[in-house]
Amino acid sequence: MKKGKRELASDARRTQLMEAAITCFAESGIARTSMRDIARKAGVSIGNLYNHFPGRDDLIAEIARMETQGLTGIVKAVEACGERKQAVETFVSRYLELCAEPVSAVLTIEITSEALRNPAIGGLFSRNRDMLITCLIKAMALNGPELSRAEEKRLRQVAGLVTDTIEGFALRIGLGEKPASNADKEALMAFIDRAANREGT
Amino acid sequence: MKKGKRELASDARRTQLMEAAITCFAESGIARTSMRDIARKAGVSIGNLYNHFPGRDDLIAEIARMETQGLTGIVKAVEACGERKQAVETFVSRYLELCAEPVSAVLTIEITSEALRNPAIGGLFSRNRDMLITCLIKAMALNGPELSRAEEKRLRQVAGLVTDTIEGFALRIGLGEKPASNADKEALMAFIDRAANREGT
DNA sequence: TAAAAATAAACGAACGTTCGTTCATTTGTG
DNA sequence: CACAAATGAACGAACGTTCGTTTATTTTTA
Repeated sequence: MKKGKRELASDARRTQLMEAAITCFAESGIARTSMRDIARKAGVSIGNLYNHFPGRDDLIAEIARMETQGLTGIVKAVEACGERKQAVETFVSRYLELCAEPVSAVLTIEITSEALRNPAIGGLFSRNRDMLITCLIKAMALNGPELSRAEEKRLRQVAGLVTDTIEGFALRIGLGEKPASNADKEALMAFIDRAANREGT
Repeated sequence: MKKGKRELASDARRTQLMEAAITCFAESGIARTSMRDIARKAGVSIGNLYNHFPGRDDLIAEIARMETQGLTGIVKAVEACGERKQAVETFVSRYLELCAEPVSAVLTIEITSEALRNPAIGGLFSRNRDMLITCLIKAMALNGPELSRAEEKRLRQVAGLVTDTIEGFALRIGLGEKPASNADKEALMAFIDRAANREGT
Protein backbone atom coordinates (compact mmCIF):
# COMPACT_ATOMS: atom_id res chain seq x y z
CA MET A 1 0.00 0.00 0.00
CA LYS A 2 2.34 2.71 -1.21
CA LYS A 3 1.40 6.36 -1.00
CA GLY A 4 1.45 8.72 -3.90
CA LYS A 5 3.29 12.01 -3.92
CA ARG A 6 0.08 13.84 -3.14
CA GLU A 7 -0.91 11.82 -0.11
CA LEU A 8 2.57 12.04 1.30
CA ALA A 9 2.63 15.80 1.02
CA SER A 10 -0.80 15.98 2.57
CA ASP A 11 0.26 13.95 5.60
CA ALA A 12 3.30 16.15 6.07
CA ARG A 13 1.18 19.28 5.90
CA ARG A 14 -1.21 17.88 8.46
CA THR A 15 1.49 17.27 11.05
CA GLN A 16 3.02 20.63 10.21
CA LEU A 17 -0.30 22.28 10.95
CA MET A 18 -0.67 20.35 14.19
CA GLU A 19 2.75 21.47 15.32
CA ALA A 20 1.91 25.05 14.50
CA ALA A 21 -1.30 24.73 16.47
CA ILE A 22 0.47 23.30 19.52
CA THR A 23 3.05 26.08 19.43
CA CYS A 24 0.37 28.74 19.19
CA PHE A 25 -1.77 27.21 21.91
CA ALA A 26 1.21 27.01 24.24
CA GLU A 27 2.33 30.55 23.46
CA SER A 28 -0.99 32.35 23.61
CA GLY A 29 -3.49 29.96 25.09
CA ILE A 30 -6.13 28.04 23.21
CA ALA A 31 -8.84 30.62 23.53
CA ARG A 32 -6.57 33.44 22.39
CA THR A 33 -5.29 31.60 19.34
CA SER A 34 -7.19 32.21 16.12
CA MET A 35 -7.32 29.94 13.13
CA ARG A 36 -5.45 32.64 11.26
CA ASP A 37 -2.65 32.56 13.83
CA ILE A 38 -2.19 28.86 13.25
CA ALA A 39 -2.25 29.20 9.48
CA ARG A 40 0.24 32.06 9.65
CA LYS A 41 2.58 30.14 11.94
CA ALA A 42 2.52 27.22 9.51
CA GLY A 43 3.00 29.54 6.54
CA VAL A 44 -0.21 28.39 4.95
CA SER A 45 -3.40 30.05 3.87
CA ILE A 46 -6.38 30.13 6.14
CA GLY A 47 -8.48 28.32 3.58
CA ASN A 48 -6.01 25.49 3.35
CA LEU A 49 -6.05 25.00 7.09
CA TYR A 50 -9.76 24.27 6.77
CA ASN A 51 -9.02 21.80 4.00
CA HIS A 52 -7.09 19.69 6.49
CA PHE A 53 -9.11 20.24 9.67
CA PRO A 54 -12.88 20.67 9.57
CA GLY A 55 -12.81 23.17 12.43
CA ARG A 56 -11.25 24.51 15.53
CA ASP A 57 -12.45 21.76 17.83
CA ASP A 58 -10.91 19.06 15.68
CA LEU A 59 -7.48 20.55 16.27
CA ILE A 60 -7.97 20.53 20.01
CA ALA A 61 -9.35 17.01 20.08
CA GLU A 62 -6.34 15.79 18.13
CA ILE A 63 -4.01 17.27 20.74
CA ALA A 64 -5.92 15.50 23.50
CA ARG A 65 -5.53 12.29 21.53
CA MET A 66 -1.78 12.85 21.30
CA GLU A 67 -1.63 13.21 25.08
CA THR A 68 -3.26 9.82 25.41
CA GLN A 69 -0.46 8.36 23.34
CA GLY A 70 2.15 9.85 25.66
CA LEU A 71 0.46 8.26 28.65
CA THR A 72 0.27 4.89 26.97
CA GLY A 73 4.05 4.95 26.69
CA ILE A 74 4.33 5.42 30.44
CA VAL A 75 1.90 2.64 31.21
CA LYS A 76 3.90 0.24 29.05
CA ALA A 77 7.16 1.21 30.71
CA VAL A 78 5.65 0.66 34.15
CA GLU A 79 4.15 -2.69 33.19
CA ALA A 80 7.56 -3.81 31.99
CA CYS A 81 8.93 -3.46 35.53
CA GLY A 82 9.19 -6.63 37.57
CA GLU A 83 9.63 -5.11 40.96
CA ARG A 84 7.41 -2.92 43.05
CA LYS A 85 9.72 -0.10 44.04
CA GLN A 86 11.11 0.18 40.56
CA ALA A 87 7.66 0.22 39.00
CA VAL A 88 6.48 3.05 41.23
CA GLU A 89 9.65 5.03 40.65
CA THR A 90 9.33 4.55 36.93
CA PHE A 91 5.79 5.82 37.12
CA VAL A 92 6.72 8.90 39.09
CA SER A 93 9.76 9.91 37.09
CA ARG A 94 8.20 9.26 33.72
CA TYR A 95 4.93 10.98 34.51
CA LEU A 96 6.77 13.90 36.01
CA GLU A 97 8.99 14.17 32.97
CA LEU A 98 5.94 14.26 30.75
CA CYS A 99 3.95 16.77 32.78
CA ALA A 100 6.78 19.12 33.60
CA GLU A 101 7.83 19.84 30.07
CA PRO A 102 6.86 23.50 29.69
CA VAL A 103 4.76 23.09 26.56
CA SER A 104 2.96 20.18 28.14
CA ALA A 105 2.34 22.06 31.38
CA VAL A 106 0.82 25.01 29.60
CA LEU A 107 -1.30 22.74 27.46
CA THR A 108 -2.53 20.95 30.55
CA ILE A 109 -3.94 24.21 31.85
CA GLU A 110 -5.38 25.14 28.49
CA ILE A 111 -6.95 21.81 27.73
CA THR A 112 -8.36 21.55 31.24
CA SER A 113 -10.03 24.89 30.73
CA GLU A 114 -11.33 23.68 27.40
CA ALA A 115 -12.50 20.36 28.83
CA LEU A 116 -14.64 22.17 31.38
CA ARG A 117 -16.83 23.46 28.58
CA ASN A 118 -16.46 20.66 26.06
CA PRO A 119 -17.78 17.25 27.17
CA ALA A 120 -16.13 15.38 24.31
CA ILE A 121 -12.70 16.57 25.35
CA GLY A 122 -13.54 16.17 29.02
CA GLY A 123 -14.32 12.53 28.39
CA LEU A 124 -10.95 11.93 26.77
CA PHE A 125 -9.35 13.44 29.82
CA SER A 126 -11.07 11.42 32.51
CA ARG A 127 -10.39 8.23 30.57
CA ASN A 128 -6.73 9.18 30.57
CA ARG A 129 -6.81 9.64 34.30
CA ASP A 130 -8.43 6.28 34.89
CA MET A 131 -5.71 4.65 32.85
CA LEU A 132 -3.04 6.34 34.94
CA ILE A 133 -4.55 5.48 38.30
CA THR A 134 -5.13 1.88 37.37
CA CYS A 135 -1.53 1.63 36.24
CA LEU A 136 -0.23 3.08 39.48
CA ILE A 137 -2.40 0.82 41.62
CA LYS A 138 -1.03 -2.20 39.81
CA ALA A 139 2.50 -0.93 40.33
CA MET A 140 1.96 -0.36 44.05
CA ALA A 141 0.48 -3.82 44.49
CA LEU A 142 3.13 -5.57 42.41
CA ASN A 143 4.30 -8.93 43.78
CA GLY A 144 2.07 -8.47 46.76
CA PRO A 145 -0.89 -10.57 47.94
CA GLU A 146 -4.32 -10.33 46.35
CA LEU A 147 -6.03 -7.08 47.35
CA SER A 148 -9.16 -7.04 49.45
CA ARG A 149 -11.88 -4.62 48.44
CA ALA A 150 -10.95 -2.25 51.25
CA GLU A 151 -7.26 -2.36 50.43
CA GLU A 152 -7.93 -1.65 46.81
CA LYS A 153 -10.04 1.32 47.76
CA ARG A 154 -7.29 2.65 49.96
CA LEU A 155 -4.71 2.15 47.26
CA ARG A 156 -6.92 4.04 44.84
CA GLN A 157 -7.06 6.99 47.21
CA VAL A 158 -3.32 6.97 47.62
CA ALA A 159 -2.76 6.63 43.89
CA GLY A 160 -4.96 9.64 43.31
CA LEU A 161 -3.00 11.67 45.81
CA VAL A 162 0.32 10.60 44.30
CA THR A 163 -0.73 11.80 40.88
CA ASP A 164 -2.08 14.98 42.44
CA THR A 165 1.32 15.64 43.93
CA ILE A 166 3.15 14.93 40.70
CA GLU A 167 0.79 17.08 38.70
CA GLY A 168 0.90 19.97 41.14
CA PHE A 169 4.68 19.83 41.29
CA ALA A 170 4.98 19.53 37.51
CA LEU A 171 2.72 22.48 36.98
CA ARG A 172 4.77 24.60 39.33
CA ILE A 173 7.96 23.57 37.55
CA GLY A 174 6.64 23.65 34.02
CA LEU A 175 5.10 27.09 34.42
CA GLY A 176 8.09 28.58 36.20
CA GLU A 177 11.19 29.68 34.44
CA LYS A 178 13.71 27.24 35.88
CA PRO A 179 13.53 23.47 35.36
CA ALA A 180 13.49 21.16 38.36
CA SER A 181 16.85 20.43 39.93
CA ASN A 182 17.82 16.87 40.68
CA ALA A 183 17.50 17.68 44.34
CA ASP A 184 13.92 18.78 43.76
CA LYS A 185 13.13 15.59 41.95
CA GLU A 186 14.67 13.52 44.70
CA ALA A 187 12.68 15.44 47.26
CA LEU A 188 9.52 14.64 45.33
CA MET A 189 10.46 10.98 45.12
CA ALA A 190 11.15 10.79 48.84
CA PHE A 191 7.97 12.68 49.66
CA ILE A 192 5.90 10.25 47.66
CA ASP A 193 7.80 7.30 49.02
CA ARG A 194 7.03 8.30 52.60
CA ALA A 195 3.40 9.07 51.85
CA ALA A 196 2.61 6.06 49.73
CA ASN A 197 3.86 3.35 52.02
CA ARG A 198 1.84 1.78 54.75
CA GLU A 199 2.79 2.81 58.20
CA GLY A 200 4.40 -0.56 58.87
CA THR A 201 6.97 -0.30 56.08
CA MET B 1 -15.72 59.24 57.14
CA LYS B 2 -19.34 58.68 56.29
CA LYS B 3 -20.37 57.93 52.76
CA GLY B 4 -23.18 59.64 50.96
CA LYS B 5 -26.09 57.71 49.61
CA ARG B 6 -24.67 58.06 46.13
CA GLU B 7 -21.27 56.65 46.92
CA LEU B 8 -22.87 53.79 48.77
CA ALA B 9 -24.96 52.89 45.74
CA SER B 10 -21.90 53.07 43.54
CA ASP B 11 -19.96 50.71 45.79
CA ALA B 12 -22.85 48.28 45.74
CA ARG B 13 -22.96 48.37 41.97
CA ARG B 14 -19.24 47.72 41.83
CA THR B 15 -19.42 44.57 43.89
CA GLN B 16 -22.50 43.50 41.98
CA LEU B 17 -20.51 43.80 38.76
CA MET B 18 -17.60 41.89 40.28
CA GLU B 19 -19.91 39.07 41.28
CA ALA B 20 -21.38 38.94 37.81
CA ALA B 21 -17.87 38.81 36.37
CA ILE B 22 -16.82 35.97 38.66
CA THR B 23 -19.92 33.99 37.79
CA CYS B 24 -19.34 34.47 34.08
CA PHE B 25 -15.66 33.63 34.29
CA ALA B 26 -16.40 30.46 36.21
CA GLU B 27 -19.19 29.45 33.85
CA SER B 28 -17.54 30.15 30.53
CA GLY B 29 -13.91 30.82 31.21
CA ILE B 30 -12.21 34.18 31.26
CA ALA B 31 -11.23 34.22 27.63
CA ARG B 32 -14.72 33.27 26.48
CA THR B 33 -16.48 35.87 28.60
CA SER B 34 -17.18 39.20 26.94
CA MET B 35 -17.79 42.53 28.61
CA ARG B 36 -21.32 42.32 27.28
CA ASP B 37 -21.82 38.98 29.01
CA ILE B 38 -20.84 40.52 32.32
CA ALA B 39 -23.04 43.55 31.87
CA ARG B 40 -25.98 41.36 30.86
CA LYS B 41 -25.49 39.06 33.86
CA ALA B 42 -25.52 42.09 36.16
CA GLY B 43 -28.53 43.55 34.40
CA VAL B 44 -26.66 46.70 33.51
CA SER B 45 -25.73 48.46 30.31
CA ILE B 46 -22.37 47.86 28.69
CA GLY B 47 -21.50 51.53 28.98
CA ASN B 48 -22.20 51.54 32.67
CA LEU B 49 -19.85 48.62 33.20
CA TYR B 50 -17.12 50.79 31.74
CA ASN B 51 -18.09 53.57 34.11
CA HIS B 52 -17.09 51.35 37.02
CA PHE B 53 -14.15 49.43 35.54
CA PRO B 54 -11.72 51.03 33.11
CA GLY B 55 -11.33 47.80 31.18
CA ARG B 56 -11.32 44.07 31.02
CA ASP B 57 -7.95 43.57 32.68
CA ASP B 58 -8.99 45.58 35.71
CA LEU B 59 -11.76 43.12 36.41
CA ILE B 60 -9.36 40.20 36.27
CA ALA B 61 -6.76 41.91 38.43
CA GLU B 62 -9.42 42.63 41.03
CA ILE B 63 -10.32 38.96 41.20
CA ALA B 64 -6.69 38.05 41.72
CA ARG B 65 -6.59 40.59 44.53
CA MET B 66 -9.65 39.01 46.12
CA GLU B 67 -7.89 35.66 46.11
CA THR B 68 -5.07 37.24 48.05
CA GLN B 69 -7.56 38.26 50.69
CA GLY B 70 -8.83 34.72 51.02
CA LEU B 71 -5.30 33.51 51.59
CA THR B 72 -4.63 36.13 54.20
CA GLY B 73 -7.50 34.72 56.19
CA ILE B 74 -5.86 31.31 56.20
CA VAL B 75 -2.49 32.68 57.23
CA LYS B 76 -4.06 34.43 60.18
CA ALA B 77 -5.90 31.31 61.27
CA VAL B 78 -2.69 29.29 61.11
CA GLU B 79 -0.72 31.87 63.01
CA ALA B 80 -3.30 31.77 65.75
CA CYS B 81 -2.47 28.11 66.42
CA GLY B 82 -0.15 27.39 69.29
CA GLU B 83 0.74 23.84 68.48
CA ARG B 84 2.52 22.34 65.52
CA LYS B 85 0.19 19.54 64.48
CA GLN B 86 -2.84 21.72 64.85
CA ALA B 87 -1.25 24.50 62.83
CA VAL B 88 -0.42 22.21 59.95
CA GLU B 89 -3.86 20.64 60.00
CA THR B 90 -5.46 24.03 60.02
CA PHE B 91 -3.40 24.99 57.02
CA VAL B 92 -4.30 21.88 55.08
CA SER B 93 -8.00 21.89 55.80
CA ARG B 94 -8.46 25.62 55.30
CA TYR B 95 -6.44 25.77 52.11
CA LEU B 96 -8.20 22.72 50.77
CA GLU B 97 -11.56 24.19 51.60
CA LEU B 98 -10.66 27.35 49.73
CA CYS B 99 -9.21 25.65 46.65
CA ALA B 100 -11.78 22.93 46.29
CA GLU B 101 -14.79 25.17 46.09
CA PRO B 102 -15.91 24.67 42.49
CA VAL B 103 -15.95 28.32 41.52
CA SER B 104 -12.54 28.79 43.02
CA ALA B 105 -11.13 25.72 41.28
CA VAL B 106 -12.30 26.87 37.90
CA LEU B 107 -10.98 30.34 38.52
CA THR B 108 -7.62 28.91 39.51
CA ILE B 109 -7.33 27.32 36.08
CA GLU B 110 -8.54 30.42 34.34
CA ILE B 111 -6.39 32.88 36.21
CA THR B 112 -3.35 30.65 35.83
CA SER B 113 -3.89 30.66 32.12
CA GLU B 114 -4.26 34.42 32.25
CA ALA B 115 -1.20 34.85 34.41
CA LEU B 116 0.93 33.02 31.87
CA ARG B 117 0.42 35.86 29.45
CA ASN B 118 -0.02 38.77 31.84
CA PRO B 119 3.02 39.60 34.01
CA ALA B 120 1.07 41.86 36.34
CA ILE B 121 -1.29 39.07 37.27
CA GLY B 122 1.53 36.55 37.31
CA GLY B 123 3.31 38.67 39.90
CA LEU B 124 0.27 38.71 42.17
CA PHE B 125 0.18 34.97 41.91
CA SER B 126 3.75 34.20 42.86
CA ARG B 127 3.57 36.62 45.76
CA ASN B 128 0.52 34.71 46.98
CA ARG B 129 2.41 31.46 46.75
CA ASP B 130 5.36 32.84 48.72
CA MET B 131 3.00 33.92 51.46
CA LEU B 132 1.49 30.45 51.64
CA ILE B 133 4.79 28.61 51.68
CA THR B 134 6.24 30.86 54.34
CA CYS B 135 3.16 30.33 56.46
CA LEU B 136 3.38 26.57 56.14
CA ILE B 137 7.10 26.51 56.96
CA LYS B 138 6.44 28.44 60.11
CA ALA B 139 3.66 26.05 61.03
CA MET B 140 5.82 22.99 60.45
CA ALA B 141 8.63 24.43 62.57
CA LEU B 142 6.37 25.60 65.36
CA ASN B 143 7.71 25.13 68.86
CA GLY B 144 10.77 23.45 67.41
CA PRO B 145 14.43 24.48 67.63
CA GLU B 146 15.91 27.21 65.47
CA LEU B 147 16.27 26.02 61.88
CA SER B 148 19.64 25.60 60.23
CA ARG B 149 19.97 26.82 56.67
CA ALA B 150 19.82 23.27 55.35
CA GLU B 151 16.80 22.38 57.42
CA GLU B 152 14.97 25.45 56.27
CA LYS B 153 15.72 24.55 52.68
CA ARG B 154 14.41 21.06 53.20
CA LEU B 155 11.28 22.37 54.89
CA ARG B 156 10.71 24.70 51.97
CA GLN B 157 10.83 21.79 49.55
CA VAL B 158 8.39 19.81 51.66
CA ALA B 159 6.08 22.78 52.05
CA GLY B 160 6.04 23.21 48.28
CA LEU B 161 5.12 19.57 47.81
CA VAL B 162 2.40 19.76 50.44
CA THR B 163 0.74 22.66 48.67
CA ASP B 164 1.18 20.85 45.36
CA THR B 165 -0.70 17.91 46.78
CA ILE B 166 -3.47 20.05 48.18
CA GLU B 167 -3.82 21.99 44.97
CA GLY B 168 -3.81 18.92 42.77
CA PHE B 169 -6.38 17.22 44.98
CA ALA B 170 -8.52 20.34 45.18
CA LEU B 171 -8.50 20.76 41.45
CA ARG B 172 -9.61 17.19 40.93
CA ILE B 173 -12.40 17.62 43.44
CA GLY B 174 -13.42 21.11 42.46
CA LEU B 175 -13.62 20.29 38.79
CA GLY B 176 -15.42 17.01 39.26
CA GLU B 177 -19.10 16.76 39.97
CA LYS B 178 -19.03 15.29 43.47
CA PRO B 179 -17.55 17.06 46.49
CA ALA B 180 -14.86 15.38 48.56
CA SER B 181 -16.09 12.87 51.10
CA ASN B 182 -14.83 13.05 54.64
CA ALA B 183 -12.92 9.84 53.99
CA ASP B 184 -11.17 11.49 51.07
CA LYS B 185 -10.22 14.44 53.22
CA GLU B 186 -8.90 12.19 55.94
CA ALA B 187 -6.89 10.26 53.37
CA LEU B 188 -5.35 13.51 52.22
CA MET B 189 -4.55 14.53 55.74
CA ALA B 190 -2.92 11.19 56.50
CA PHE B 191 -1.02 11.25 53.21
CA ILE B 192 0.42 14.65 54.00
CA ASP B 193 1.09 13.68 57.56
CA ARG B 194 3.19 10.70 56.51
CA ALA B 195 5.01 12.65 53.81
CA ALA B 196 5.73 15.78 55.76
CA ASN B 197 7.25 14.23 58.83
CA ARG B 198 10.88 13.35 59.13
CA GLU B 199 11.67 9.69 58.99
CA GLY B 200 12.38 9.62 62.69
CA THR B 201 8.91 10.67 63.76
C1' DT C 1 0.52 5.71 -23.94
C1' DA C 2 -1.57 10.26 -24.68
C1' DA C 3 -5.44 12.91 -23.76
C1' DA C 4 -9.45 13.76 -20.87
C1' DA C 5 -11.76 13.77 -16.58
C1' DA C 6 -11.71 13.74 -11.67
C1' DT C 7 -9.71 14.95 -7.43
C1' DA C 8 -8.00 17.63 -3.77
C1' DA C 9 -4.41 21.11 -2.16
C1' DA C 10 -3.86 25.87 -1.95
C1' DC C 11 -5.27 30.52 -2.01
C1' DG C 12 -7.27 34.87 -0.11
C1' DA C 13 -11.50 37.72 -0.51
C1' DA C 14 -15.78 37.97 1.67
C1' DC C 15 -19.69 36.92 5.01
C1' DG C 16 -22.02 37.68 9.15
C1' DT C 17 -20.84 38.01 14.10
C1' DT C 18 -18.84 39.45 18.01
C1' DC C 19 -15.29 41.71 20.32
C1' DG C 20 -13.41 45.78 23.50
C1' DT C 21 -14.05 50.31 23.82
C1' DT C 22 -15.86 55.16 23.16
C1' DC C 23 -19.12 58.74 23.44
C1' DA C 24 -23.15 61.70 22.96
C1' DT C 25 -27.24 61.59 25.35
C1' DT C 26 -30.84 60.87 28.89
C1' DT C 27 -32.22 60.02 33.64
C1' DG C 28 -32.21 60.59 38.42
C1' DT C 29 -30.52 62.36 42.88
C1' DG C 30 -28.22 65.47 46.49
C1' DC D 1 -29.21 73.30 39.24
C1' DA D 2 -25.17 70.53 38.89
C1' DC D 3 -23.29 66.37 38.42
C1' DA D 4 -22.88 61.41 38.60
C1' DA D 5 -25.17 57.20 37.01
C1' DA D 6 -26.94 54.95 33.28
C1' DT D 7 -27.90 54.09 28.50
C1' DG D 8 -27.17 51.97 23.90
C1' DA D 9 -25.72 53.36 19.27
C1' DA D 10 -21.49 53.44 16.95
C1' DC D 11 -16.59 52.18 15.74
C1' DG D 12 -12.98 49.53 13.77
C1' DA D 13 -10.70 45.29 14.43
C1' DA D 14 -10.79 40.52 14.67
C1' DC D 15 -13.19 36.26 14.84
C1' DG D 16 -14.64 31.34 12.63
C1' DT D 17 -16.07 29.85 8.58
C1' DT D 18 -17.46 29.64 3.58
C1' DC D 19 -16.69 30.43 -1.07
C1' DG D 20 -15.16 30.61 -5.95
C1' DT D 21 -11.14 29.90 -8.18
C1' DT D 22 -6.48 28.18 -9.67
C1' DT D 23 -3.20 24.60 -9.96
C1' DA D 24 -0.93 20.24 -9.52
C1' DT D 25 -1.55 15.44 -9.21
C1' DT D 26 -4.00 11.07 -9.95
C1' DT D 27 -7.22 8.14 -12.34
C1' DT D 28 -9.79 6.81 -16.26
C1' DT D 29 -10.54 6.28 -21.04
C1' DA D 30 -9.64 5.87 -25.95
